[in-house]
Amino acid sequence: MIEKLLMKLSLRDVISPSEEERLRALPAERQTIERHRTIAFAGREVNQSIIVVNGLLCRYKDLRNGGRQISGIHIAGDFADLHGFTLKRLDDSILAMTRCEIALVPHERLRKLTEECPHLTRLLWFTTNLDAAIHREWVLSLGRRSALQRMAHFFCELWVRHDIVGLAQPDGFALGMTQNELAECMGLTPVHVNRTLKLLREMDLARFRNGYVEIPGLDELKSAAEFDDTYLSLESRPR
Amino acid sequence: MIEKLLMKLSLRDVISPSEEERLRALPAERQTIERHRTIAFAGREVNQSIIVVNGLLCRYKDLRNGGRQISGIHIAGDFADLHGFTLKRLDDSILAMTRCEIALVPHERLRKLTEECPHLTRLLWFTTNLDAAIHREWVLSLGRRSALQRMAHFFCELWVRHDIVGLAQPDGFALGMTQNELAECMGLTPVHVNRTLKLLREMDLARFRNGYVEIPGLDELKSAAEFDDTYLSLESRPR
DNA sequence: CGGTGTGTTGAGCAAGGTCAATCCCCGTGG
DNA sequence: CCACGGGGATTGACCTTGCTCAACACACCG
Repeated sequence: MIEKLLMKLSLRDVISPSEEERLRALPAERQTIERHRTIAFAGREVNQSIIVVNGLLCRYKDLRNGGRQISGIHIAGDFADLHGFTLKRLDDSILAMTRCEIALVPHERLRKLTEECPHLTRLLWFTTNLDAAIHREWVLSLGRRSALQRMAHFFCELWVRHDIVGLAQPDGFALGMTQNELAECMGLTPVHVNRTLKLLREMDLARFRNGYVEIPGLDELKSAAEFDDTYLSLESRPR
Repeated sequence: MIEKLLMKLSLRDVISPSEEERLRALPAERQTIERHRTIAFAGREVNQSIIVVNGLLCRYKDLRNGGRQISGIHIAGDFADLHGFTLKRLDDSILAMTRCEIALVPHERLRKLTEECPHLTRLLWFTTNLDAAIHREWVLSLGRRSALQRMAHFFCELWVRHDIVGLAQPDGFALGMTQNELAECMGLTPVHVNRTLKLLREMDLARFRNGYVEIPGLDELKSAAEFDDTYLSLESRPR
């Protein structure tokens, strides 16, 4: 059930068999969520966190004028709202962008884990810090990159993240979101996203259709995006 | 030395005297940093983290074309690069925006703390999640708010954060940064920052000069910014 | 007294936004 | 089999926010 989470963690540090057991014992419940359902609401108190088993989730915030900004994407193997464990109250909402399977982890179990397994605690802490590193890269994208670079960078990031959990193909990956949702990620309008995708297509850098990102040449895309994967902490280190 | 960090934590949870002792014992060294010195470089491995004793730090990332984006501001009481403890390698650089006093905490001590003090571990974990919550609010600002709202929101956030550590006055707070640095925070050009500040001044919402943000009416500013402090987790809860 | 860093302002420009029409795919019901 | 409807994608025409370039003001400091 949490295979992909284990893949994600194992890439970053060694996990012992007993630790693996411990992690496998975290989920209390498994659920299937329909597309476009919000499963956690900003401002609400939480007492469990969500591991994505498969499907695509996002976190978002709404503005009073109707604007919405997606602040992060979660794919299989991600602990989508682990930050809720220490924050106690979410500042963002969690939405299923596709039909999803999720595993629910009661905070009580996480708390117990922090009492008994310092190493796993540090690893879970690490994953929230990784999320924050991704936020920082998005801040950079939104603040300083052009629409084209921003989109190219986004595709690079998600390719790598899918690759980590075995969900990337050499020529692309499945990304079940609409252009409108893409716009909500990139701080653009849907119209401009459409034009930017057209540009990427014409430049033969990437092709987004039917929920699939096709990447003719990953190196070309990375170089167009000035993509540097350091922020994704891909090295294995004792943590 | 870490008084303001204690203030910041005590607002969010109860800290026992023995825990306080434990926290006070974290710093190994104290340093004074001159304005405009970068004290930690993106991509570099780190084995210590920085507590701001006083002064103003920021984290930033550079783009190849010369663009720079500041991804966060740190004031007295902040653990500026605690994320480095689990990430091992920084994805952003840390710069002193004013002359700063900092305390250095070796990661070895943090590691020991995670082995022995689960509650303090959760609290420190909380602070990195709080940083991430701030990142998310910045993502929202950069993606969806106008220059005016963005700036107003930024001033509100920093007023509250200064207030928490006793550094806010009812009518404003000291913020020793230049308009250029402000631009690097807000994803704007210095010229546009200047015009936006002029607007804020004319609307009698805020006045930024000589490193001081003067706020005639905090409520007016908050309402112009649509500022909601939920994301700053101001409640005291067992964590 | 000149240099450097910072702030201010104007004029013109461009990236991206807005509005609105059209298209395309696909599922549904007659 | 075909008409219909709805969600999403695409495109054109025009507009606005914020950017670029450049000049100038001002303070502080060696």
